Amino acid sequence: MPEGHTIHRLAQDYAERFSGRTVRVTSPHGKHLFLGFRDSDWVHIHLGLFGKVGFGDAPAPPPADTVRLRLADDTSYVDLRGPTTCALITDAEKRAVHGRLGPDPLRADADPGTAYRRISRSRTTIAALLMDQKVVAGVGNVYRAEVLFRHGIDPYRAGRDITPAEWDAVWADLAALMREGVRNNRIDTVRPEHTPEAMGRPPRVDDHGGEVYVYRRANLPCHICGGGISTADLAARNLFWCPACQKR
DNA sequence: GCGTGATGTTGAA
DNA sequence: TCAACCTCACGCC
Repeated sequence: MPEGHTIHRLAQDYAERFSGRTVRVTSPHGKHLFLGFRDSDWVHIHLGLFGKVGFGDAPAPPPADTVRLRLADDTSYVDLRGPTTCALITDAEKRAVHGRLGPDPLRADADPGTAYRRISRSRTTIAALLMDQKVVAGVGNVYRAEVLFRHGIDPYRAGRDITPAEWDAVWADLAALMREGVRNNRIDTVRPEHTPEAMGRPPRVDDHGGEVYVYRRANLPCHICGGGISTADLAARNLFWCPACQKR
């Protein structure tokens, strides 16, 4: 569920129900959500791998025992379950969180050059760098796999072998894909000409919710070249790529 | 009912 | 590099 687009979408959904009422919602950055109370107190939420947010209309049912935080007013409620972080923090603590995050493709003030300066100096793989929130904030396992496929980049290529032109294209693509993710509340990365309908293929079976090229498609035929999609463990996460389409 | 895995991060070894 | 943490849906008995 939660990559950066989910958090930006949640910020919109919280605001729609509660802004100007009981709570205000601002400033998602990457995968961190901050609920603001009178400009100086914040509830810092990070969903981690399992966290979920569920909205509902009043009257709210009695909270199940796994609900960690409920906000409610006379028309709406929202329940938080399974977060990695749910803490009341100060403005200074909030600034510290922003300070340790890289630029977020979903924020208008983000500078992709900040990320490229790190990437271009690193011997680490581009796959690992894209998942490092200090380098880029908001990208997770799905967008990582998909954006590398869309740009024909082998996930094991070192950061310092990524050209400025490649990074500009990857960044612009992330911004566009994630913006669409916020709008639709799901991850779709397949270009119109490669959709199942366009290709005369059977529709997607995977249950993660979107139309993708490689994520969780191990051993299935590549939508473009027909070769088998590969999978491997990289830093304890599942990596997916097409060895024929993605070059070093 | 039980085992498994998942779109994430931290901190110890 | 690895365990720990948090939840829940799914497959298989």
